[in-house]
Amino acid sequence: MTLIYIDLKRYFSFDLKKCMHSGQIFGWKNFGKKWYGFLNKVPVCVSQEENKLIVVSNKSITEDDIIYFFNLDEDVDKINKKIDVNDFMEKAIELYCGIRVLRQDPVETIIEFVCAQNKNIPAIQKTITEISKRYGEKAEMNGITFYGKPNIRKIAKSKLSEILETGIGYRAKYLLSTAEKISEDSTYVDKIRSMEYFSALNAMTSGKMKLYGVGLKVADCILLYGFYKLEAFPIDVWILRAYHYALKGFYDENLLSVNGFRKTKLSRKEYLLMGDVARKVFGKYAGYAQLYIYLASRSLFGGSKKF
DNA sequence: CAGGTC
DNA sequence: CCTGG
Repeated sequence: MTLIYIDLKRYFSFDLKKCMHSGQIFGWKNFGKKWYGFLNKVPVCVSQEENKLIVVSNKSITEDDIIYFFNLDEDVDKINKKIDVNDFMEKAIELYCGIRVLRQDPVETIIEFVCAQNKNIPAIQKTITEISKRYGEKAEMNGITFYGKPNIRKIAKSKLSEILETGIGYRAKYLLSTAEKISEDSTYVDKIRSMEYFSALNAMTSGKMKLYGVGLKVADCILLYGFYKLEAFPIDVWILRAYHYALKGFYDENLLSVNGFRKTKLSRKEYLLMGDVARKVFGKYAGYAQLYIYLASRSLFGGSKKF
């Protein structure tokens, strides 16, 4: 049994709950103040007390693993200053300070976000749990059972009808195809990792390395949360709703409206253009800006769904 | 109708 | 389009 206390006073403001509710991670189970999930392939229980991060595990895990996963040593102060470009961003940073872009496993992130498209968060969590239950590993701590580490090869060898039992719906064929493709090419992940952001985005969404079911938005999520490519700026419906606040004055607002109404869908060209605007304004930390905007948008437009 | 994609 | 909150 491993018990690790991390003194958070050594790092810039960190908030576990905000990280776990930031829409970048779906496989973890929350009970009270404790979070159960797999960190670097090891089942752990994580909780936060003011200035302490507490990690418990039955298996071997190091302090460095935890610092790396939660990106505790990231210079967020510098990032916040860079992306604080107007009142909206200032407020969002103030409200959601403590967030980090986590370093999740690339393959697990691919599975997560292929499943996540066009679903609400409770449904995503349910599907991810079912996938891990069937294709991953079971763990138990404090009497809590949880699942993680979905195995891509197991999924690739599975039948479509079996995948459908997870409640994944029409995304089943995407997941199967993507699982097959990544399983066939053992260098796929390393290739994406070694590419710069824009090449990686193009590779995943077009040409020989394209993953079926992975469009621009899902690819951006994978690159940001699974590969830590911070230039990625995933534009989902929440970002779209808040974009004209967060980036007011930095782009031609006519691009985002039709007959006076704001667009709710973007063409490939528009998506790339809006991402480029964000990258121009927020620099290489566009991904961090996206997290703040996402959280602010949900609290502004999400009604009771905010936390 | 939901954090899209074919 | 599947499926479920």
